[in-house]
Amino acid sequence: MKSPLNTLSLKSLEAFRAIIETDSATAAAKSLGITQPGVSRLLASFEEHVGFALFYREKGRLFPTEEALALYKEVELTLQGAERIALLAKNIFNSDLGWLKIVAPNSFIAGPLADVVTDFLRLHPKVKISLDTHTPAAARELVAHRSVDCGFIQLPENHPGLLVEPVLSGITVCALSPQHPLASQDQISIHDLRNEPLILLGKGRYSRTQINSLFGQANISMQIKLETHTVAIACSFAKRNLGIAIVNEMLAGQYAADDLVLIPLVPALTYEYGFITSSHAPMNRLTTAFFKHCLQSFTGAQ
Amino acid sequence: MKSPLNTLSLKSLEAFRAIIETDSATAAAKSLGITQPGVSRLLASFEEHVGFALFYREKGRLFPTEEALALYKEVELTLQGAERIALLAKNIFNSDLGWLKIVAPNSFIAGPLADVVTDFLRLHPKVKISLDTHTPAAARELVAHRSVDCGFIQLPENHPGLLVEPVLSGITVCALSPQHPLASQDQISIHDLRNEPLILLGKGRYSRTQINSLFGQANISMQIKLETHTVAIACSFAKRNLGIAIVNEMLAGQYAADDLVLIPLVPALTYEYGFITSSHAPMNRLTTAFFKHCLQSFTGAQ
DNA sequence: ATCACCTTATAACATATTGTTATTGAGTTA
DNA sequence: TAACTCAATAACAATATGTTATAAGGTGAT
Repeated sequence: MKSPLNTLSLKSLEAFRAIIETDSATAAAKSLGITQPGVSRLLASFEEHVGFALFYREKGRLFPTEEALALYKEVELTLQGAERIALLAKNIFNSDLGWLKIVAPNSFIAGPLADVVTDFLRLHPKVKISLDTHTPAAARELVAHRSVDCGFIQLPENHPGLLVEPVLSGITVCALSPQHPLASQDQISIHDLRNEPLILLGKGRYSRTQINSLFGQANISMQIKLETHTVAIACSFAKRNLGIAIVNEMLAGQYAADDLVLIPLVPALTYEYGFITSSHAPMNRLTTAFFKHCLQSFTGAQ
Repeated sequence: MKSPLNTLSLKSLEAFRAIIETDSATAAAKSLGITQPGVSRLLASFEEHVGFALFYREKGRLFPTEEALALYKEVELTLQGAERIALLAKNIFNSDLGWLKIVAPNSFIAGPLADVVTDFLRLHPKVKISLDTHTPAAARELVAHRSVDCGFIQLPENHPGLLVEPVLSGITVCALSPQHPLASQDQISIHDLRNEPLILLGKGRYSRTQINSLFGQANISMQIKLETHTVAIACSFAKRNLGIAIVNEMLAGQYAADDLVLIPLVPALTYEYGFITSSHAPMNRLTTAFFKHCLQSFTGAQ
C-alpha cells in the first residue's frame, strides 16, 4: 500500500453514510439510486478496508457498532468536501464565479462596453468585474503579462504577446453643433473641412495618423483649434461650436443629442477595435464566456 | 445523475493533486506509485467529470489553468479528510482510541485488576478508562444496559442480559496475624476454626453462603466477631489479631506481609470471577482488546 | 540536421470495482 | 403456515483503473 487511500472509494463512503442515516441497507440503496446488493457489497468493501466490522448483523438487520458511529462524523465531513468540489466545478463550468479584470479605453468603457458589461453581470450574478483604463502601451503589457484577463484596444495591434480578435468597427464622423453651417449636410468631405477649426484627439496614435495622412493626401492643411485626449471632451467643445471634432462614431454616439450632430466623414475612415488576451496562456472560462458575450452583443446589436 | 459524486473518484482527485504539486504527470505518477499513462487517464476522467480543461497542454507539458488552481484548495481539503478517515480507522483498528468503562468490586480493582489495567493503558496510550464500583446488582444492570462496557463479577452469574466469561479463580484463605496460634500451620481446617473469633464479609452474597454451608455441613457454629464489606477492612482487623478473616486469596494477596499471613482453608472453597458484557450487542473493539488482555494476563501470570 | 532524452497522449489489454438480476436464508407478522 | 421484509451471495455485465508498447512533440547537444 503506497497510500492509505488505495482501496478507499467515495462510493463506499456514500453507501456507509446512507446506511447509517437510513438505518437499513435497503433504504440506503433506494436513496442512492442503486440496488440493495450493491449497497451490501459497498459496505463489505469498506469494512474490509478499515479492517473491522462497522455493523453487527442481528435478526437479519444492520446495527451500527460504536466504531461506525465514531467514523461517521469524519465520513460525513469528507463527503461534504467532495460535494463542495462538485459544486465549485459546476460554478466554474457555468462561469458563475470569479473575478474578471478588463482594461479598455475610457470612452470605450462608457460607450460600447457599458451595456455589454451590464448584461454580462446580469447573466452571471456571482461574477465580479474590474474595469480599468490605461495608456495603450500599458494596456498591452498588462494583458500580455496576464495582470488583467483581457482588454480592448484600437487596431492594428501586433504585440507578440497578445492574441487579437477584432470585435467592433465603426466609421469616423464629424461632431458639430447644429448651429454650424455644415450641420445640415448628410456627409462632410475632407474638402469641406478646409479652413474649418478642428478639434482633434489622440495625438501620436494610429487613428490620428490616419487623419493626418488623409489631409496630407488631399493637400489640405488642418486648422487645429484644440487637441485633447477623450472623445467626451472633444464632443463637449464641439457642442459649444468651438469647431468640428473628428471622432469615432462608435464612441461619440452616446453624446449625440439635440445640441450635437454626427455626420459621416468622406472618404470613410474606419476604426476597428480588438479584444486582446495574453498569448502565453489560453483564456480562462470566465474570460472566454465574456469574449463570446461581447461577440454576440457587438455583432447581434450592430 | 442521482448524485454529483457519481463519477468522482478519490483516485482522480489524488492524481489531480499530485500533478498540481509536482508540476508534471510523470512526476505525479512516480509519487503515486503508478505509471504515467494511468495518471494521464485519471486526469482526463476528472476533466471529463468537471466538464472543462484543468490544464492546458503546451510544448508537450501540462500547465494548470486558473480553474484548476481554484479547485485545488477544495480537493486538498477533501483528500485530507479522506486521509483522516483512514487514520481514524487505523486507530480504531488498533484499539488505540476510545473510552473504556469498567465496573468491578473495589477489592478486585485494587487487587488483580490493578496491574492488568496499568499494562493495558501502557499498551494503548490514547485510551481512557473509567473504573467504578457498584453493588453486584447495580453492576449487572449497568453492564446489561450498556451504560458501561464490561465488568467483573463473582460467579455464578446468570443474568439473562449478560454474557459471562470466567477469567479468574482463586481459593479461600484464612488471614491472620503471625502472633495467632494457628499462624504456623500450612493449612487450616474448618475444625480448627471452632471457637475462633471470625471476621467475615459479604453478608448475603454467594461466597458467604458457601462458607455458611461449609460450617453447617461440618456442624460447627461460627463465632462471628466482625462483619464487614471489604477485604481490605477484614484484613486490617485480622492484622490486629482481632480474629481470623476468611477471604478470597486473590483479593487478599495484596495485604499479605510481615504482619499478616494467609493460610489455605480446607476443604478448599474456590472463588471464581467472570468478565461480563451485555448480550444485547457485541463487544466493541476496545472492550474486546481489553478482554483479551485480561485473559492473557490472568492465565499467563497465574 | 540529427541524436538522445525529455514530455504527454493513446492503443491494446488485464484486472478490479461496481453495478445488475436471481436467489437464499432468517426474522416478523397476520 | 403463508406472505412479507431484510441482508447476503452467486453469476454476470459494464466500467474504472491499472499495465506495456508506442506515438508525437519539444529541448538541447553535438
